[in-house]
Amino acid sequence: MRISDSIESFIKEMLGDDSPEVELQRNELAEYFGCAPSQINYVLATRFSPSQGYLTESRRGGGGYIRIVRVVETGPQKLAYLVRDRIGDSLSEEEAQRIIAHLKESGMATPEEASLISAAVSSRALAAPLSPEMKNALRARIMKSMLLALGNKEQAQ
Amino acid sequence: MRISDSIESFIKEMLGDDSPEVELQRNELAEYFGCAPSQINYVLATRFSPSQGYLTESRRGGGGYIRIVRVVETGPQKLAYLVRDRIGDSLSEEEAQRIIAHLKESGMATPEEASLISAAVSSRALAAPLSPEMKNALRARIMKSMLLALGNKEQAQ
DNA sequence: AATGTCAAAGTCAAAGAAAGTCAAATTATG
DNA sequence: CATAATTTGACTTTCTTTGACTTTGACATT
Repeated sequence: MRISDSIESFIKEMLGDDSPEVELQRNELAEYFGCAPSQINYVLATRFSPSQGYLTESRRGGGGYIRIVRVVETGPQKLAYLVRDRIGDSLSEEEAQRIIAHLKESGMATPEEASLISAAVSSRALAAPLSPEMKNALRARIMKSMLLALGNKEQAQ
Repeated sequence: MRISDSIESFIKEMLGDDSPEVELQRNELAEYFGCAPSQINYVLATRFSPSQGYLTESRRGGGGYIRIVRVVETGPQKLAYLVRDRIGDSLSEEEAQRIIAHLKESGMATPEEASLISAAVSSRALAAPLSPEMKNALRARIMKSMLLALGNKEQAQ
C-alpha cells in the first residue's frame, strides 16, 4: 500500500462534500504518516494539481500551513471529480438524484439526458431481488459509467 | 506443460464469475510461477488482449500493479435470441447494443443519449458480483426504464 | 526599526521499487 | 526441418520515497 495514496485519501476525506477547503500542517501530517515531510509536497503535486481541480496555497515560517481548495466548476473537470472522487463504491438514490439535479441545473446535462440517467439509477429500475447494499453498489457503477459517457460527449464539442 | 498456460488459467480463475476484474503484482506472480517477470507481459499480450475481451491497466513504481478487466461476457446468453423485438425479463448486452444502434439510426435517440444508455447497460457498469442471469434481468429493467424516459421526452416535444 | 532565531514549508536530486520493451535463445508443432 | 510460440534476461521507463539543503515568515531582542 502506497503512503501517497493513504495521504491522498486522508486529505480527500477531510475535503468532504460540505467544506471545499482544508488547512493542514505539513510536518504534522508527515509525522502522522511516518514519512518525510517532502512527501506531502509530492502528493500535492501529483494528486492535487490544478488540472485535477485543486489549488493549494501555503505559508512558511512559524505557524505555517498548507491550504487545499477544491475548485469545482462545471464541465469535464466536474464530471471527472464526480467519477473519481465523489462517487465511491456505493451511491444512494437520494444522493444520485442530488447529483442529477446539479447536472441539469448547471447545464452539464440536458433535461432529456438527466431524465435518462435518473431512469437508469432509479430504485424502480434496480428493483430486483437485491440487497440494498448491492443496489447502491450497482447504482454507483452505472452512474459513473454514464457520467463518463457524458464526459466524452463534452470533450467532443 | 507451458507456464504461460498455467498463468493464464490462474488469472482466469481469479477472474471468476463474481469479480470482473483482478489486480496483481507482476513480480509476485512471476516469483510464484518461477518465471521471468516479463513472461507475465507475454501472457497478457497473448491471452488477455482487448480483442479477447480484456483490458489491462498498470502502474509502475513503488506499489505498482497490473489490473485486468474482463469487458465482455463470455457466458452463454441463450435468452438473447428469445428477446428480439420485445424486451422481456432478460436482456443481454449484445441485444441491448443492437437495440441502441437501432434507436440511434432511427432518430429516436440522439448519439449522446444512445451513448448514455449504452453506458448504463454495459457489462462494465453492471460488473458486480452477480450471476449472469441476474445481470441480464437487471439490464432489461434498466433498459425499459430508460426507454420509458425516452418515450416521455418524445411526448413532450 | 533592524536584526537574530527558529519554526515552518519548498526544492531537487538520488535511491528504490515496480512495470515495460525487445530481441536472443529455446521449445513445440505441423 | 521450418516455422511459430514460448521463455529469459538485459536494459529502459515510470512512479515513489527519502533526505540534504534552501527559503520564508513570525516573534523576540536589541
